[in-house]
Amino acid sequence: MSTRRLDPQRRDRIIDAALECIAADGVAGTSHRKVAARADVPLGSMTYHFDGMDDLLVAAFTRFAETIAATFEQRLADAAGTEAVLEALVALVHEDLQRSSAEHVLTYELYTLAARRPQFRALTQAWMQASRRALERHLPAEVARRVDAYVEGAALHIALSPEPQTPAQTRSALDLLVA
Amino acid sequence: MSTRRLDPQRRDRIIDAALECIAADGVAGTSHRKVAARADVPLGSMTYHFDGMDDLLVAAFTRFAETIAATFEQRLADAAGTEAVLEALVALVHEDLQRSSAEHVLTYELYTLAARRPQFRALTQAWMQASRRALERHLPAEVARRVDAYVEGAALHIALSPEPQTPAQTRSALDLLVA
Amino acid sequence: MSTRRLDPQRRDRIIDAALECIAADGVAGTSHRKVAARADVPLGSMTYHFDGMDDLLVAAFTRFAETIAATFEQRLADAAGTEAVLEALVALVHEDLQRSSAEHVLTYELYTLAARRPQFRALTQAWMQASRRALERHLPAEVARRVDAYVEGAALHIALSPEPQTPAQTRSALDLLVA
Amino acid sequence: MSTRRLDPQRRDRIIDAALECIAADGVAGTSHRKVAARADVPLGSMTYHFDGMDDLLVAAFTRFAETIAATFEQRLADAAGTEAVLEALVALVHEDLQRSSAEHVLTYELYTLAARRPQFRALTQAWMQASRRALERHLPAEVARRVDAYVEGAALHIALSPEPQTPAQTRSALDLLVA
DNA sequence: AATGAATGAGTATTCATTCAT
DNA sequence: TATGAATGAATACTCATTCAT
Repeated sequence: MSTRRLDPQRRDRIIDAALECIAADGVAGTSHRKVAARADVPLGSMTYHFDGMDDLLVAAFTRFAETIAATFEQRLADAAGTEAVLEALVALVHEDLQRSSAEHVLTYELYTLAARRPQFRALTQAWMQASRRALERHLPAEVARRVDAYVEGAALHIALSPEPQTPAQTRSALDLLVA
Repeated sequence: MSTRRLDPQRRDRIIDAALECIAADGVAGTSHRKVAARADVPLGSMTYHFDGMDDLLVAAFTRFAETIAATFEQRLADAAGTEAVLEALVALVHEDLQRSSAEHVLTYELYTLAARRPQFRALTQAWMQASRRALERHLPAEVARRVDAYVEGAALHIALSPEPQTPAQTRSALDLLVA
Repeated sequence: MSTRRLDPQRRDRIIDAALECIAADGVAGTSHRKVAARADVPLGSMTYHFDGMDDLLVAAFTRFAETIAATFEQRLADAAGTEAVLEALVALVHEDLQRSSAEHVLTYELYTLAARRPQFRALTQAWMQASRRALERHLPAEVARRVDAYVEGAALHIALSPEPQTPAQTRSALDLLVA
Repeated sequence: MSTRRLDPQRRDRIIDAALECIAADGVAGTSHRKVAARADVPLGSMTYHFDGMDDLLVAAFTRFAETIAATFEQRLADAAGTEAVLEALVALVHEDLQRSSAEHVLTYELYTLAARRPQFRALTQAWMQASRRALERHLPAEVARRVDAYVEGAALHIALSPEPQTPAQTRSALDLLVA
């Protein structure tokens, strides 16, 4: 009924709704219809604001990657000294995971996309570079690289393992890697 | 009349075709029709041999996980001594990756599925346990756990990074972790 | 409600419905939905029986061309002697036109398609060859060719002209061309 | 502020773009969006300058018909004597055809439209009258009529036939018709 | 035991048109 | 005067699944 003629935040709302939808149903389960319903916009708005599903996915994962990267950098920025950095990393790995499964789901969805399609690989590469750059502000490049890889693998195993490792175990591994 | 009364490998062929299809088009892009066409079986065979798409996916990823786990164990089984184990791990991470992208794609597809659906998480958990058990035959449990996580993360970064790490860098990290 | 499981004439009915639809609304105005409704088949039947819109159009115009060609040949087959042939041609041009506008419409739709798309040009070419072959059974090849062209143009002008030519005028022109 | 207050040729540019679009994609494949993009005008301009798609099509085909009619008349105007007229006609039929397929396509698109919709039939009728009037300036009315029909059919057959007639054959037919 | 015909629900996408600015 | 944001209706097409044979 209401003929909302101007709605400048509409694009943003659609992106947020898309992320919620991907987290809930996966990329495969995400459709224009579902996102439109969640964002409370008419179906026609979807292809007006985005050139197609791919365009929307890129926009959504770009925002997601930026959000995660910002969190990552924020945690590290607050850390002064190697000891603080290591604690920040442990917190990052173990608290991110406990916060919600949405972020893990989104991360794997993105990796899956990136594994097949170069368009999305650019996104993951930017993301990975960002996290390594953040680590390099506190650690030598060589060290940053192996820590980065370990953090990635540890997060994955904690998420999917039936008997996940403890923060102390994570810390021990990090201690060895920064040596 | 009927051209082929018995075709005992049909189920197997369907599973193989499903894996090829998932590698090529993703879980989302895999359909009964495509798999049937690739396996050269009639469409009706699909729902005769499998209760539905999920049933087929479970069968396919089970086979995939078993194949990968076997490779993993085989490589480690041949290794005698820590030195040999470390070399085997480096080879595993860097050679698996260069062999084909199909395996990465399948791996992430499975992780994505597992992240959302418990039915598939059982699969990844069995897989992860298998690889850790294999490592534990050569390394203390604590060490095996952190090495396992690092291997996972390193493999991911090599696959998706624009400037992937070298085997030597992987080896250095492993050296630290087994200390 | 009725779960009609087997309906062997269904494909035929769809083709007929498609021709009716094209005659009524043009190729542009023809959709799976409209044809399905006219043929009284579910929408899903359309893409089950035909690979897509193009496949359906080819099937429909093939039938149309065959029908017209058969009419053409029938009329000429009954004619014995040049006099009878000329009368048959006059009748063909002027009576076809008065019968219904559907055939003209279908003819131009097909020509339009053929002008742009080779797939349909094969159809018009087969059609044109058939009509010339039919003429060549009564007239020398050279004569058949020019008569064929004139018949085509006369039919068009009668259909679209505000002051169409009379059968007598058509006959005069044909008399000159067979000289 | 506004970059371009006055753009008097805009309507013209839209019409030209529409003709290009129809030649490329057909009437069915022509949309406001595509034409606007091709003419480099904003989408809103389309319905501002034209009352709707039909209005635009009429404008476009009117221009097309005028252009063709002008060519037709020009060729004939230059001809002095029956011999010159016949040569002009042969040139018209065979050279127009080889110049570009765009004109054929547009012609059949227009015929198709005219076959169904009176609004466009007025256009083809004006066009046909123009060509007959032009012929009548050199030939008796009766002769002009049959020549006109033959030219139409010959042009069509040359465009669509796999073994089109030669200029000499066209000339022979015309010789007979003007007798 | 095996399958091809069938279908309703769902998909992304295109579009002419409206209208507040 | 001119336009970009917006939208509901329509499009072709894909699909997992059912079931009579």
